[in-house]
Amino acid sequence: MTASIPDIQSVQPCGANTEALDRAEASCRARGASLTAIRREVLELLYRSPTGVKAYDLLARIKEARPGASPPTVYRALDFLIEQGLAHKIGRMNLFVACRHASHQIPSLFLVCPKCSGVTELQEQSVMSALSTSLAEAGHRLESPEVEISALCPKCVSVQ
Amino acid sequence: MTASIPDIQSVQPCGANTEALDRAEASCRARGASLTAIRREVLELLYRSPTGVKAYDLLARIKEARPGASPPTVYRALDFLIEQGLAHKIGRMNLFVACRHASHQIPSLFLVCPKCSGVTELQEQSVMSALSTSLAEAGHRLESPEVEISALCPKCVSVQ
DNA sequence: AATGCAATGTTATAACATTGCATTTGTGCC
DNA sequence: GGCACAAATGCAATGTTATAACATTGCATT
Repeated sequence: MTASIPDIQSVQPCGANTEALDRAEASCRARGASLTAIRREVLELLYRSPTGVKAYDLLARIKEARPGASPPTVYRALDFLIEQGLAHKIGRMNLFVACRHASHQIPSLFLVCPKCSGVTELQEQSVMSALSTSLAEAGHRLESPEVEISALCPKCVSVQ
Repeated sequence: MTASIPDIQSVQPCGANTEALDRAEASCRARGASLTAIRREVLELLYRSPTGVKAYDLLARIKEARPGASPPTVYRALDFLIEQGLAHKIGRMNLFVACRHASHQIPSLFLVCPKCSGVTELQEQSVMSALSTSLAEAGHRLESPEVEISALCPKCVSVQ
């Protein structure tokens, strides 16, 4: 079988993400939560996957270091990271992405490319505030800080 | 285990949806596609499910009339309906809903309530133009004039 | 009849996610 | 240190959602 695991970039020359990881750890601690080893490893994998990762691909990676890892291992870590605002789930693709923006109080737009399934996080104050205002006026409310929108990515736009 | 099948209302006094189904059939025909019996039955079930349906609940219903039905039976019908713009999948919920609006030339927002799955159309020039501008600047492009957003509806906001 | 083609039937399996319970680990307290 | 408690993890099984792969049917055309 030897299915290759797609999409996650190989190990960096060195801890390119260490800073971000350390920040994440600090922000967890500040909230009384702890970024344990497993969670940190999952977050690191997310950081290396700019376009999102599937849970079972994460699992395969995690298993390299922890042969005993099972689906709950990964899903629990993901749940934690999402709770902490450090990651997002892209519903329609069952894809997980790290949040690229510091404190995640502001909702972000996620552009999901219907062609290549790549995910781009776009933080646009103007759009989001216009959106929030309109929703509020209509009596609606965003349910999650992740607003997914289907939009062709630059690559797929140009290929077309 | 006799799981009860939730959510789909019982047969109407009479063909309350016949009109809509006939319109759907006509619009398929106009595009050279055909709304076959199975597809029509699935669409009818969707029409009766204002809050959206899960694929396997649909399957259970379809099986009442067609004992041989299997997952592909339903998924193929759903794929077809989505292709034809007659239905949508709500990503995060794995829920399918009938499309309640005619086809649109002007982009508009569709608010899908994650609680009750109700769909509201919101036409907000300002939001849409802000969105289009931001996307264009980032090199992306909307793939369809219907932009679906997950947001709690007024009812569910107040119940919470 | 032979062919072509779209739809459907049939079986199996892939892909995604959760439950339940046992065990270990971390932390505050004596 | 040793204890109690909560949090986190290990692990097996299962549940849920979706597709692959291939066979068959039915109908229109030649």
